[in-house]
Amino acid sequence: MGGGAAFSRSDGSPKRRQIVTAAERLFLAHGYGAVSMDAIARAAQVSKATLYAHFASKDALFAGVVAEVGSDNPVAGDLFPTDNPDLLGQLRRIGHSALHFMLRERTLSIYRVTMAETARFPELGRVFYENGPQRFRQMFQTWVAGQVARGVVTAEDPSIASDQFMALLRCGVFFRASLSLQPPPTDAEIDATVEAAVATWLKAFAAPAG
Amino acid sequence: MGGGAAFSRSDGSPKRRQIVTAAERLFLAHGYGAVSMDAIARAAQVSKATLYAHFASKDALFAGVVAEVGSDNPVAGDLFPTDNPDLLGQLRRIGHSALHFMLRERTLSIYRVTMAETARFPELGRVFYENGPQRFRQMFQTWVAGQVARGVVTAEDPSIASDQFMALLRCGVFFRASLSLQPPPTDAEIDATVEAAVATWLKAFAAPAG
DNA sequence: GTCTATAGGCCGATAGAC
DNA sequence: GTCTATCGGCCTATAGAC
Repeated sequence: MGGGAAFSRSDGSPKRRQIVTAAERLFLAHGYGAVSMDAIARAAQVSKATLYAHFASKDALFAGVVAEVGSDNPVAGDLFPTDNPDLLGQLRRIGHSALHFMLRERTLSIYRVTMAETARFPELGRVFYENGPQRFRQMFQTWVAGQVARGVVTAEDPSIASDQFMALLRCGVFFRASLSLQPPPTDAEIDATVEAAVATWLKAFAAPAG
Repeated sequence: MGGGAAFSRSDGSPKRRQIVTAAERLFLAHGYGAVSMDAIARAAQVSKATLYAHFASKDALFAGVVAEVGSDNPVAGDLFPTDNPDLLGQLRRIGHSALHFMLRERTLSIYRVTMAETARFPELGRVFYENGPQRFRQMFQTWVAGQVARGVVTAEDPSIASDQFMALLRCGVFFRASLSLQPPPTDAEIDATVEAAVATWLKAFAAPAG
């Protein structure tokens, strides 16, 4: 909130910023239907009329929050190193970063709200997928293609290899966390999941040593 | 969400049946928050007072629907054959049945509503998991143990092998369908997903020939 | 732009007759 | 048990002053 180089995504209005911030927190915590415009106005410390001066309706505010959330994506390309020749080490690092990101409470909340509201807002699923999983998927496919070119990976279809690696990461811990079955997945559980995913993926796609 | 896992399914009252059926359809289609008690009463062709004579509150009705939905689980033990010695064939059959079930619109709706309301009803995720994925998981673990005993599968931890097979099935098609990104997954897509899952799983867990 | 105050409607839940 | 009719409250959205 200080003078950092923040995204001036919407516009310079501080009230608008307050509204979006508060709305994001409440929508992600409780879902669209359970949050009232009164509650958002109260949390943002503005009046309801001000709120409606910036957003024409509750739907429009929700759409604004979704756009804001989608633009903030920390999974960057530097997740994929090209200098390190160690295949196992690279895969471990990628898997660890990806799973940690997927298990963040914020990420899980976005996932839950998206699935909850795809009926009311059909566009929502697409926005989420393209800003999240799809972006990672494409970067991972590029990485796989690089490893194939190096001769250390054999994958007929890089998109399947990519989908399967992400699926292996989502197995167990993430699936249960998304259902709120285990609030804090321990580091040991995360490590074990990544290790198992990497092991299985390598058995399927590592090129035969020779 | 009061009351334990009651078993009063075949309640003789036809009105109660009408109510639960209508409520299930509406809750699964639109989510908890978007469905009013008026709408349920209208769809069930009873008065709102009758509705409240059978269920003390909207929450209680939702809980009743969840219990009803959870008790209707078609993934039976006969999914896992023991007479067929063909490992590949067995795995294909299991994967096909499981993925088809997961892709049914009803199954996807239950999954969406569950994820949507875990904040409001903390019990919900557990009920869903135990009646659905957990049941399949245990059956698959038993099947894996049998294959290990036969010497055709090598798995240090059957629970990981089981989680990973389910995750490989959920990869791609199911993940996108759960976000309503592709309304009708074609049979070809399903076949390809199963085939890829089986292939990867066997490379990781099939015992070395000889 | 921002506020206070309120309109107008729908919601969950109930009263009372039968 | 089932109905009609209704209550009190909270909801989204707006009017009007400044």
